[in-house]
Amino acid sequence: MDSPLRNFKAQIFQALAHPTRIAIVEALRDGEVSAGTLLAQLQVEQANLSQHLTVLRAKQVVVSRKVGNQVYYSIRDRALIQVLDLLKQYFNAHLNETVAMLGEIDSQERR
Amino acid sequence: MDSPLRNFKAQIFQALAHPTRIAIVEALRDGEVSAGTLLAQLQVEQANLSQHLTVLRAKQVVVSRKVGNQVYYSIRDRALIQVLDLLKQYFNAHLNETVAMLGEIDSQERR
DNA sequence: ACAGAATATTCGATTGTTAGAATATACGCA
DNA sequence: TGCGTATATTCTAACAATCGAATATTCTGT
Repeated sequence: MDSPLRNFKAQIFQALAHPTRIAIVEALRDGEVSAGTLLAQLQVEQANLSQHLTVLRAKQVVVSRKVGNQVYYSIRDRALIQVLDLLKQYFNAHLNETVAMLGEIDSQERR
Repeated sequence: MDSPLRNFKAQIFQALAHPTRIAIVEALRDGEVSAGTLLAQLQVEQANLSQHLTVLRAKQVVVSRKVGNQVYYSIRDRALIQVLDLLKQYFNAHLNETVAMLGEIDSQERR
């Protein structure tokens, strides 16, 4: 009842289940980018970025390559980009209800 | 720096970030299924299944329809099935390393 | 109106995730 | 060797997710 494939999928989804990590993957869409460049682009603390990168590395969503002082990250498999693109279509297709849903979640957070 | 689309994607990923919920979505692949049937198929407590269904409903991954005493669930948009299929290919493409990764995670859990 | 079936909700304990501050490591250059 | 830069790790506090037990709700049949 507990399939390796299902666990694997859950791991990948969990890896992507944070806006910052999605932003990272999107930033890597067109090829490898150094941690420093990511830091400049995303609005997060250095330690926090590094922690998110650790998650993505652990789940093998990204791959890293060290060049001297810097570490370059890239996406391991473009399939994940396709996944993000699919969700973008999904988002657009259900724009009305989706915005309502995000609003709900947001207003609940504020309580 | 914090885009609604990114938040939306993160929400969807989070909704799918659990093996039981993936099993649910997979069980719904070919059309709607009642909660009771899901309960019979998946090896989980009734309350727990219901909780997972609540998560999937909240994130609008599934949609429910009440018929008398029973509640029928179905997937809101087949795009999510495509996502699961993509990940299956991904899994197969990287089978060796992936199994190693799941093993790692598993053995860490046992400590 | 009542009993039983199907499903959902609430509660409390446990575990996992997140952010930021502080610290550590690794590398390149003088 | 020692300094500065780039990145990672550890720690802690706050918060979110999970599970199972118990309870509640909603419906159907009598």
